Amino acid sequence: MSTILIIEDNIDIQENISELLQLSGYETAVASNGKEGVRIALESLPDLILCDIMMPELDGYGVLHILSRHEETLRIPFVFLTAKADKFDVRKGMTLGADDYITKPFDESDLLTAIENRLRKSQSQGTYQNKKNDINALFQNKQIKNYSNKDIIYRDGDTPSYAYFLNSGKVKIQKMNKDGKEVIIELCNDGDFFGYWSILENNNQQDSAEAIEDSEVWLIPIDEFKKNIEESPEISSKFLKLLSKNLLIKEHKILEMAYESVRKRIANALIEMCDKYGEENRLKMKIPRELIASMAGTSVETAIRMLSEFKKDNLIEIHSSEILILDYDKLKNSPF
Amino acid sequence: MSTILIIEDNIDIQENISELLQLSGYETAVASNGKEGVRIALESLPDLILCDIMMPELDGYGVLHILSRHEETLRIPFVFLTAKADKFDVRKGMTLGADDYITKPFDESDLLTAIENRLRKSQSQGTYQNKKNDINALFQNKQIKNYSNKDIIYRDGDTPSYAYFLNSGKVKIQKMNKDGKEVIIELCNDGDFFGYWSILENNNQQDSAEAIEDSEVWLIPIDEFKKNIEESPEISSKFLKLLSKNLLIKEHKILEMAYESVRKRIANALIEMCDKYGEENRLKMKIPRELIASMAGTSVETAIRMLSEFKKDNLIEIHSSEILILDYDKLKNSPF
DNA sequence: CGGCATATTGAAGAACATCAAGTAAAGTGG
DNA sequence: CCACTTTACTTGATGTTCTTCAATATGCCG
Repeated sequence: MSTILIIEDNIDIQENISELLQLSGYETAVASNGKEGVRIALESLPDLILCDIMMPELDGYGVLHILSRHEETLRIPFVFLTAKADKFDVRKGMTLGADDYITKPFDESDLLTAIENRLRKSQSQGTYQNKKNDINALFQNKQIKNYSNKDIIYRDGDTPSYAYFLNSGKVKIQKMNKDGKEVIIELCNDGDFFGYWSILENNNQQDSAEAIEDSEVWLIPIDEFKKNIEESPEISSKFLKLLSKNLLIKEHKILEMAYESVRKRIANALIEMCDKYGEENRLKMKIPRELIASMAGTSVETAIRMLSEFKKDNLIEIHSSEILILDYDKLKNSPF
Repeated sequence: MSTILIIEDNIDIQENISELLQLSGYETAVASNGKEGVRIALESLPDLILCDIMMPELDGYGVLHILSRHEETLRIPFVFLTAKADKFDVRKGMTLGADDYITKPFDESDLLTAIENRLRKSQSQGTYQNKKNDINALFQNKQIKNYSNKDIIYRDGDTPSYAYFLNSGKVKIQKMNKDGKEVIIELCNDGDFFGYWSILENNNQQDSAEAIEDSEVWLIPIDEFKKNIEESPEISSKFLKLLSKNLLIKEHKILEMAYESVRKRIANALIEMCDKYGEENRLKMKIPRELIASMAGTSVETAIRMLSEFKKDNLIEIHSSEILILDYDKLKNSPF
């Protein structure tokens, strides 16, 4: 019989899940906060852990981080419970080594099948699985650095000394041409790695990174990074995936820049920001016009003109400097 | 004392090198063609092999390929001698596992230091080095396929079944938007891998590949490719490098598309083709105008107009459909 | 040599960038 | 907290760049 540890600060949800699992034939243990969760996990070594992300004292990420540093708990399947359908929390969780996630409110059968799947997987893998360990190994000698809005993390031309992992906040990667015009190459969110490209190519930085809100960045010394890439197939395979994904996105962007109208490019920029930073197709944030302009590769004035057009067409609303997307689908798909 | 095998069909050069090396205290063996070279290499197991690329019967690539399939000769440092300063032959050679190359005519001291370096490296590496084997392992179950101009190798949206290596010829990678306008994402030359991006991302092809002249392509079955990537650090590290290099190029292209004038973009397209396919800053080939246009992300008419401007400015010459670059530097650097 | 693909030139107009000028918002120092 | 400065945003007018449509020219292949 498998034991499942539930770490969740909301007592109602905690009891609800516990009951459900007991009815399904699992043994359960419960903890109401992160610290307690870690303690119980280390004591009782459950077969699977369900853990809320948002908790006082020690949050879900913290729990995962601590447990993945202990040999005994390293291989226990770890499933996040997350209240919002926030893609980015999820991505960060997966990066840190979570095995799955379930969004609340959840369907009972979804929860049960997710748990069964994870348990089955972990049993069939036997002692082989050490993914958590590997990814976390990257962070073993990390330095943590905080940046606020407009702080520059690295510059085009710098000799790279770190690979970067964005633990929280938002960062833009950009590139400037000779006339001083800038284009946003990529927007980073929490859970993203960045600035490692030139390391792998043994080159200077070819772009610069700047925080666009308060951000906590983990700095991985370049030697450490290279060593881990070389020694761990898990890590190198992860970065192969990241790079190729990134490459396909860039290809798409080249096509867009080459032939799409400014109107379309601005629309795409809004959609991209919404996908990255918004919630449920609603982007509700303060966005400098210059950011939008350089995502679309156009001038600030033109960007503003397009925004007014969208406003007139009832696709967006503008409240002082906050932009609210009203019709995500129409904005995304209209052929212009 | 180290023995060096010289494989070179030109007797003058052969004797010249042999003498030089003997004076420097090496023992030498010579072969006047590829087949003889392989035979002698396998018999006498030299400490280093110098090998011409262009030879009758069996060329340098063939020699390298055969020797890297034998356990005994696998780790012998292999240095190419190449007559033309052709970067692409070199790239292909390195991909296949050559350790260095020297262009003829060469400076004596260059040759000697290159040899010394290689010998030193190979001694310090001991039994560890098996790079040649690893890269060649990729090709163990390859299929060879020939394409002629305008043949499509794979299409956007296809489920990938192979990774591709261009052994000879030229291939363009392109992407089309909804209006049917095409942009060239990349030009491939012999020695290039392509079409592996989506494999690593477990995705459908996001671009299409088309031969632009008669080409011999090596097809690596997708499972084979994945297996090799997972199992060989050498290979995965090679592809990490390729991908990140590629990524940086794409970033640059995004910036170019966003802000450079058409004139500049056409100039860059010519420069890129010259770097890839030309010789000594001279591009002398039949180039369809449409290719130039879609490299620069513009219409054929505009591309032609720019070519006429360049002709008027004495930067290029146009002979029927062949384009000859007269002033490489000016074309590359003029700020427009 | 005719027919089809490719290349070239012209003219008109759409799409954008730039310059200029004004308004709103956000810091800043007393 | 208010005047003041600075920064960000917005709109208009103008001109350039590039696309598009159309017509003609050239090369290419059987």
